[in-house]
Amino acid sequence: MANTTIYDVAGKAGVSLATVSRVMNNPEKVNAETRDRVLKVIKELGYRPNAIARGLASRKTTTIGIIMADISRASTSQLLTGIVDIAKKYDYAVKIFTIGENDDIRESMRVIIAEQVDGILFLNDELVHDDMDLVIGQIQDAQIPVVLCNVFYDGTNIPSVNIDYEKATYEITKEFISEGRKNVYLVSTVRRYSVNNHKLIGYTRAMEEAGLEPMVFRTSGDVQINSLHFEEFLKTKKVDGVIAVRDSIAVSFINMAIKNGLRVPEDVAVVGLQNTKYAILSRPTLTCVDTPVYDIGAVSMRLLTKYMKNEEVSEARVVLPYRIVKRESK
Amino acid sequence: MANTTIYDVAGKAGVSLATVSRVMNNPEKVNAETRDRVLKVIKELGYRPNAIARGLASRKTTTIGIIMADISRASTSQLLTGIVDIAKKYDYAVKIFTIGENDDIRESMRVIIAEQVDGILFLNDELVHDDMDLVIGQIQDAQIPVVLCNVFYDGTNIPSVNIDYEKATYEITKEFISEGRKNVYLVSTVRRYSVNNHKLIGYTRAMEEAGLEPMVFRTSGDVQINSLHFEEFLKTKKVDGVIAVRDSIAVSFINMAIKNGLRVPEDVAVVGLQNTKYAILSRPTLTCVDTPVYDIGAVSMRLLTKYMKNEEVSEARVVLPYRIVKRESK
DNA sequence: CTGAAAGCGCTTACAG
DNA sequence: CTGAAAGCGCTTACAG
Repeated sequence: MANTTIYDVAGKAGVSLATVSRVMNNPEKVNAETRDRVLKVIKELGYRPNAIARGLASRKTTTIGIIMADISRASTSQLLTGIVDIAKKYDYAVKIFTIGENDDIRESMRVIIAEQVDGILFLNDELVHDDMDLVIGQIQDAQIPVVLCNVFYDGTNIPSVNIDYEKATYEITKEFISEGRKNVYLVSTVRRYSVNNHKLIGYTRAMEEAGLEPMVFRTSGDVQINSLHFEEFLKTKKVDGVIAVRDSIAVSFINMAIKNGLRVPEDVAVVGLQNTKYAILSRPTLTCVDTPVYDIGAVSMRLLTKYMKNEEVSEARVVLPYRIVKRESK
Repeated sequence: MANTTIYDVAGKAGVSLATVSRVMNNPEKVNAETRDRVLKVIKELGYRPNAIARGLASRKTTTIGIIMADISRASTSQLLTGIVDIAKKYDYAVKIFTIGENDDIRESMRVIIAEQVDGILFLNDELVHDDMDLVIGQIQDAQIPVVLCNVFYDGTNIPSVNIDYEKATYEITKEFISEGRKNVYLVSTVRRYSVNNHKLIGYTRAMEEAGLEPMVFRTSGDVQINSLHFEEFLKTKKVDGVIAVRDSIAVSFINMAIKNGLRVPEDVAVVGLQNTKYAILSRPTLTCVDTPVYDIGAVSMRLLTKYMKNEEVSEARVVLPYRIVKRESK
């Protein structure tokens, strides 16, 4: 069965293809009687306009592009879920693109721009500042609306949706300190992410305000690797508090601490900065700063629709609230 | 900066647009000298053909569509990663679509087909048989190549990539039995997935062959909910073995068993049927049947490229090997 | 309110 | 080997 085209509908309804097009795009411009007739044929034939042809003719593809580094991370898939839910609600199709470590950024962006998406959600949190400049520059040259989604970039005033990770980490660090804990570590990743950098800043500020030395331990996101790091770490360092940038890192630390005879939270209290499913599957369960990643995705997508439709935007840089979820590990 | 078009390149290189097009699509058909001149201009201008226009003219969008139920599940994001990695290698763009519980299937499929993808990877494992018939029927009517990816469907001979979950579960169940365990439960989900159904069949066969009564406990995928179920379960049932269709369910069970004073694996041995990151973050670590979901995604995508390019396919239904990963929980 | 026509940016037979 | 022209399936001023 060949796909039915606008010509088939026009023929069967006894009108021109222009009228069929109007029925779909500007129904108020066509006589009610004609409209109903056309609508009936559309239904009968199960007609849906070819999205590619429509995209070429109208210069609107009703498709957005998502640019990310790695799909498999838990936070990314949460972001994705939020984005796709809202995209669907607004009838946008979603194309996904990855920019990996070894990719040529300029070329990758050219590929993406050639895809003619109406807007871009940028989720890649692993680029250095110069690369971000390049990316944003190319997107702006192509005049494509863009929203940064859980990514910090202090260049020009690019729309973004984030959480105040700095404040969140500052606050939770102060909690540790007020409990009298003296050796509170921030456990972060070896790879530098803009988001984790903000966590570092908040942590450092709280420690310094309390006259304590900030102590950062960087490890791998890979559990096999970081558990070995932690084993070594526990042998050599005094620690009574850990704030981990990722929940999986926190859980890995808890497991190793307990294997080494420490009690959690009595000897060492642990907090994760995400609140993913890992937190509930930990034993003891993991106290978290809940950073609502699904919401970041959903709000980003909603914000992007406004830019794509040239609607008024009251706030280009959205900061979503977080909350602390008390469980057993602190 | 307006996007540069094929006309810009043609003008600057002093050739017709047809020649530019040939340089990109059939370079062997153009004189080496001309070709180099055009290539140089393309590079200078950073030209990339408009994917939409190309899609309309050639009837090939070099885009595939992924249809799934829910992005956020760990197995789905692994599948996605495998797919996207290979799609990128073969220069295919990727569009993602979800079909949720409340969506009209026929209409959802029409939307997807209207997007003019060159091929479809079908990941939605939650449809009943009649709905699958509908979906497959529409895809075939539209003559779009499709590969089922971690989904079982026993209709016509649709290409698919799977694991022999039935055999894997059969085998692991026999292991429990040979250890002398008498009360081995299969813990599955309340929602019916084709994949989990195969696990059920394998489990049941092994139990029956050993003259044991198959015992299935169905619970929620939500950890908050299933931990309560497990608490109740442990009060009322005798159990010395658990095979869980998902790792997170296995871990949740382990936690509850230990809280109830049971030793794992001495009193109750536990196995997960995925081998995700949860398995390593569990304490004790979780023994698993490793079902290589990333590979399913990658192989599916590779297979789909063959269909899209009309290449010879030796095996339409691929079954990938699994292996058992021994850890502490059994 | 409706239709004829141009055009979106490409690809691809068809001539030469 | 190269160019002129038709066409992919739509949208959208422009007339009427």
